[in-house]
Amino acid sequence: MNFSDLSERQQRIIHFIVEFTRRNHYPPSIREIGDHVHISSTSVVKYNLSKLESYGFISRAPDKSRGLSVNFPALLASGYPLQQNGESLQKAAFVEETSTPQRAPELEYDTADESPVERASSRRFRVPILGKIAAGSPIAVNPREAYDPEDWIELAEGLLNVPADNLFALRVQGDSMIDASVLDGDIVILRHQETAEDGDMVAAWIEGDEETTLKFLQREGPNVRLIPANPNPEYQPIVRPADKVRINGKVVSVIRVLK
Amino acid sequence: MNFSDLSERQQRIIHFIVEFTRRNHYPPSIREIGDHVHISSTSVVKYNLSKLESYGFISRAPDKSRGLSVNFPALLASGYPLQQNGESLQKAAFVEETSTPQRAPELEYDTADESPVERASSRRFRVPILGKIAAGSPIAVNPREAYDPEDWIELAEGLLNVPADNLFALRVQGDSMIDASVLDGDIVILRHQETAEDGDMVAAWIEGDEETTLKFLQREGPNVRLIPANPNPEYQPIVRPADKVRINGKVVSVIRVLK
DNA sequence: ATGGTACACGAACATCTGTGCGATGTCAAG
DNA sequence: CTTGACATCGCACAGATGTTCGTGTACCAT
Repeated sequence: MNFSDLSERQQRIIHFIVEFTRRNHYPPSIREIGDHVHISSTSVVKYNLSKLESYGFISRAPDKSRGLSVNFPALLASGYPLQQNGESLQKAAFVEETSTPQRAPELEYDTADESPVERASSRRFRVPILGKIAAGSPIAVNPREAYDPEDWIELAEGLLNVPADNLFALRVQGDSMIDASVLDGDIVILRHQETAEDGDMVAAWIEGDEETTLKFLQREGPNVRLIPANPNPEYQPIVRPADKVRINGKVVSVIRVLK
Repeated sequence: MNFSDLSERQQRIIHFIVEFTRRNHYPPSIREIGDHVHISSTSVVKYNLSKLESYGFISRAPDKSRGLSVNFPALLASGYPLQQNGESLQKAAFVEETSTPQRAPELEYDTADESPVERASSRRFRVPILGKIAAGSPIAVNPREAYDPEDWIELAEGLLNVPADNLFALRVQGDSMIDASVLDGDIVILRHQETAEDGDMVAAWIEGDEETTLKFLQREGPNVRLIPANPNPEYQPIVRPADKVRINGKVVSVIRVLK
């Protein structure tokens, strides 16, 4: 399920949940969602939330007020425009440590004019670890794993070779990139971008697949070739038409953990 | 106000809120707090929450269900033992939970999450980057001393496979460990220790040399062999009597930065 | 036309949840 | 001993919230 395939309302709902939670540090209620997405009936909100849950984009705790959370890994894999919220995400994490979390009195929020964005040029930034990524033959990754704000890595911008914006991290599962020193259990830091250059290690989603994998990118005319880094014949390059592959981000750093 | 000055109950309340939120991604209700902190009256919970709010440890959204959030900056500044918030008290909460014949298989406090897997601990620590290795001056391995606060990496302990004590980091210069995927410019995180096991990648100082280098360690009777990971004949293993070699630390993590 | 499916509404309903308030226990100061 | 601040309790109650259910609309294949 692509994020862009969701109905306008559902996209707005997710966006609202993300923003609301970021601002208030607790999730919105069904009626609050309805108000801001212009749905008069709570049952319609519930209807759409159920849909979103069935897609794996959110998780719900039945009968609990505000008992819902966003599943960022699944969202990312579906093409959720993180750049719109990436700023907020990191900013939120940063603010949490830096200033008092203030409650937005009444979140009067208009989808159109959001995130005025100011590149807080702080030298340090946080990279949220949003979930896992398969790096091999389809490993069953629990798509329901929810975003856990407790897991992040904090670095100084100078450590990386790219601007410290739109960064996120994923835990690697599988051995497909073993020759590139990306082992099972490692953490890769990615910069969210829709495009990448040949040779870049990217998180890519292939239409029809249920998950995103880590591969090297190489273009071949109208196609893209996703190349694993493992000599084992079990791992073969995947060639697909460019429009069937979605780049979720480029790996900018690998954190390898020795035993 | 010091965290330790809070009453037992208030400390437990905060612990619970932190843990609950981390697990469920939404804050607990007053009654849920009461249940897990052994307060039968909702008003008492409210009373204590008000206290905590007046101290600035939490924020509340009046009249909103689960409308509360933890103020981490204030907590940390007050000496909140973040490192153990995932352990002791949490465990206590579980004991209560399991021994108290609760009702249906609700999503409750997610006892199912008992699986110690990736939820090991969220304890965070800072790793100072003390200098460079394999190129320059001997390293002053003393993480306790002053270091440039701009240069450090912050991680969650769960990310590593070793206790997060006595850690420090060095920038790598040179290619002596290229086959081990430690490239020029990478950052290695080491755990300060005088000994290591065969096969460990260590920072070693050889008597007579002016610098410390990165090598694989292997014992050979009374000698130790320091093996570089580079096929170039320029790099040769170094064999010395054990008492002429000093281990400065063992590499526990490698952070590779891609271009 | 007929029937099925997806989406939407709104009202009724059942809980969940926060708040208010009086009563009680504790403890140190007066 | 009395007093009063502080911490607890229990409980009633209103408001906040999620869920259910009957109904309506549009679209599409039969």
